[in-house]
Amino acid sequence: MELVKIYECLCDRTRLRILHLLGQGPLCVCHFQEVLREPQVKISKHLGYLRERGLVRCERQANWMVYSLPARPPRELAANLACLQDCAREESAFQRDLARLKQLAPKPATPSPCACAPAAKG
Amino acid sequence: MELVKIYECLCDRTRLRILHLLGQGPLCVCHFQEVLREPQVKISKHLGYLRERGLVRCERQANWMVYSLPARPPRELAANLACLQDCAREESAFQRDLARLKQLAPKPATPSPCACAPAAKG
DNA sequence: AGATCATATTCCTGTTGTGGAATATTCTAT
DNA sequence: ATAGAATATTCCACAACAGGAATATGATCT
Repeated sequence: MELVKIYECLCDRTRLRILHLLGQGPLCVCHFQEVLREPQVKISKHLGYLRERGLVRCERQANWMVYSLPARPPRELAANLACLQDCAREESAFQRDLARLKQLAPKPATPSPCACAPAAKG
Repeated sequence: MELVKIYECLCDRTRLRILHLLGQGPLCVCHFQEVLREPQVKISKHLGYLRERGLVRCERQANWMVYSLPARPPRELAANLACLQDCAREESAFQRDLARLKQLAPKPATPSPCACAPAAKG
C-alpha cells in the first residue's frame, strides 16, 4: 500500500476519528453517527472513501454494516495506525469520542461484534 | 500541533519526499530541485506550505535558503516523522531520492550545513 | 547602480475533496 | 407485497489544492 495513499486517508478530521474509534473494535454506521455526532451522509461517505482505499473492511450484518480495520494490514498501514492511536491519546477530541463510545456499550461482553441493538422490537 | 494538520502536510507526494530528505539533515532549495528533479516553483511552493504549518524551518544563508526540520518538534510531529522515515525504507522512490542525495554530497564533512557549493565563481 | 543568482509570489486553470438535500438500495418484519 | 429501518449514492455548490508561466524579491558581485 502506497504511503501517500494512506496519508490521503488520514488528512480529514472525520476520517481520523473513524479510524481512531475502529482501533477499539468493529463498529456499525449508526454507532459512528452517535459517537461522532455527525450526519449519516457524512459518515457514510467517509467510510466509503476509506473502504475504496483499503483502510477499512465492512461486512453486512442483517440491517447493519459493520466496519472494521483490516485483519492483517500491511506494515505501513499498521505502523501509521499505531502512531495515530498513540498521538490521539493527547488530543481531547479523540478522548471525547472514546468516552462516548464506552457509554454506548457499557458491557463489552456483548455477543455481536458491533454491539448493535439486536433489532430492537417495538 | 494538531494531528490533522500534520497529515494534511503528509498527503502530497512531493512534500513526503521533501520531509523524508530532511531526515538526513538541512538542505537548500537548489538541492531539492536536483534530487527530486522537480521544477523550482513546485519545490518552493511545497516548502512554503510546510513552513507556514510549522513542519519545517528555514534560514537564509547568503543566496540560499536552507530548510530543516524543527530542532525540537512536538511529540506528534516527531512520532509521525519517525514513522515516515521507517516506512520510506520500503518504498523505492524514497530510496532513489536518498541515493541521489548522497551523490550530491559525497563528502559529508562539508563545512556548510546544506553542502551548497560556496558561490561557485565563474 | 546594474547584472546575476537563488528563491518566493502572483495569476490562472484544472482537479479533487467536502458537505448537504434528496433519492436509491438492501435488508427485515409483517 | 408492503412498510420501515439502516446505509449508500447522486447531484450540486463551494472551497482547497496542484502545477506552470511569468514576475517579483532579496542577496551577491563588479
